[in-house]
Amino acid sequence: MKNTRGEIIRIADDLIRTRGYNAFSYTDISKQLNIKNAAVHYYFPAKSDLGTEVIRFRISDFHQRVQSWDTLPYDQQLVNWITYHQHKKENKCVCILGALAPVYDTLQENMQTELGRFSNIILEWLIDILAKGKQSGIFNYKESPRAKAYLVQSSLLAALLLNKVLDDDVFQAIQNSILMQ
Amino acid sequence: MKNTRGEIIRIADDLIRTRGYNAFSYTDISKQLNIKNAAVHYYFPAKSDLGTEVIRFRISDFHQRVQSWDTLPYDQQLVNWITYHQHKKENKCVCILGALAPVYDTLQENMQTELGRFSNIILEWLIDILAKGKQSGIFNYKESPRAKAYLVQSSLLAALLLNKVLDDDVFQAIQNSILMQ
DNA sequence: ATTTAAACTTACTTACTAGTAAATAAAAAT
DNA sequence: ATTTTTATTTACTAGTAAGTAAGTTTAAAT
Repeated sequence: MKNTRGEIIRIADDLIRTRGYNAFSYTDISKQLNIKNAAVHYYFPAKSDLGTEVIRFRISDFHQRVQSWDTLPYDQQLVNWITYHQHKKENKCVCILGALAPVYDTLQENMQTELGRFSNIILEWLIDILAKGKQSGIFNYKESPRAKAYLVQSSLLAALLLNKVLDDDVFQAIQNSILMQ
Repeated sequence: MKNTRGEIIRIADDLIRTRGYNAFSYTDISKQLNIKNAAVHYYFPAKSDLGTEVIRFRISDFHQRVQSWDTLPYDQQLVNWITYHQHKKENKCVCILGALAPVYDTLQENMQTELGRFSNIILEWLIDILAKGKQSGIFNYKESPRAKAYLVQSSLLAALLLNKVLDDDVFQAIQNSILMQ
């Protein structure tokens, strides 16, 4: 019992995050699955349908992930979020937001909308744990929770990007800065 | 007396930063200049030749820019660097590093090399003014100058990316965080 | 004035891309 | 067993991409 649809999404997700949305084709996917490119169109008629579904996959993966952390202390949840990005760093791949944001203007409206949704979902979650953690005294940053959330997410996103270009361990340094206070 | 070569670089730079490297073609450029696409190939036989030249253009622009600041106090130089990114934000475009890093693996070796060079040039400059500014007591951040430089550059780069996706003013919040301490 | 070089255009080629229509195979439902 | 639905292939189309070879115009040098 195979799950071609799921596999297509998984491969597309990987291609988008390693090579970018405008640098992969349906043939790249079909070759990996030993099917014909028309079979990919059967599941996702247009490339933007596939792109949209990849983002939705990332959204539901995110929900599942943070839900499994919701009994942990706020600082541990933040550490987990950082560690999750570190795994990506080790594979030299970026998050879907870092991959798609630069080509935002070339994306179909449905993909743009879904990407905006995803960014908001991540940031609202971050703001929430940063605010609660500050109230409970675990965090003692100076900015507003929202500003801190922007800083954290920006740093993580860009650390993965710089990691591709530079030899240095940008990620380690940024991780320390985020957690320092 | 026209400067077709220079115009091509200028337009390519703009297209890369607004739409991405893999989403523009020589025809996009030739149309804007009312010439044929083969004329663009005359100056830059391969797309990667043009890409490389765009990065070199950005490197020399950077050198010129920071050189014109080098008598200013270190904190003012940092503010100028932030303000320079803010102009990009207003045009909803990203820096060349933010545009190319996600598709790094799809780039020709000459572009990869030049992009690595540019990243190092920026970071070395940032590390320098952050270190000197700390010594002279203008800055009082806790991390190493290198770690702080990574944080600053990451934040600026990603703020421009998030600015495309979100309606909120990510840039303003991040700017405050960077300068806060 | 004529040669030479630079800056193009014309006219292609090859390769790939997204996407579709129609036929076929496999699986599930009746 | 046969119909129906799902999954897939075959065989395309139309469009665009990068890149090239050969010719033409324009400008500069001699």
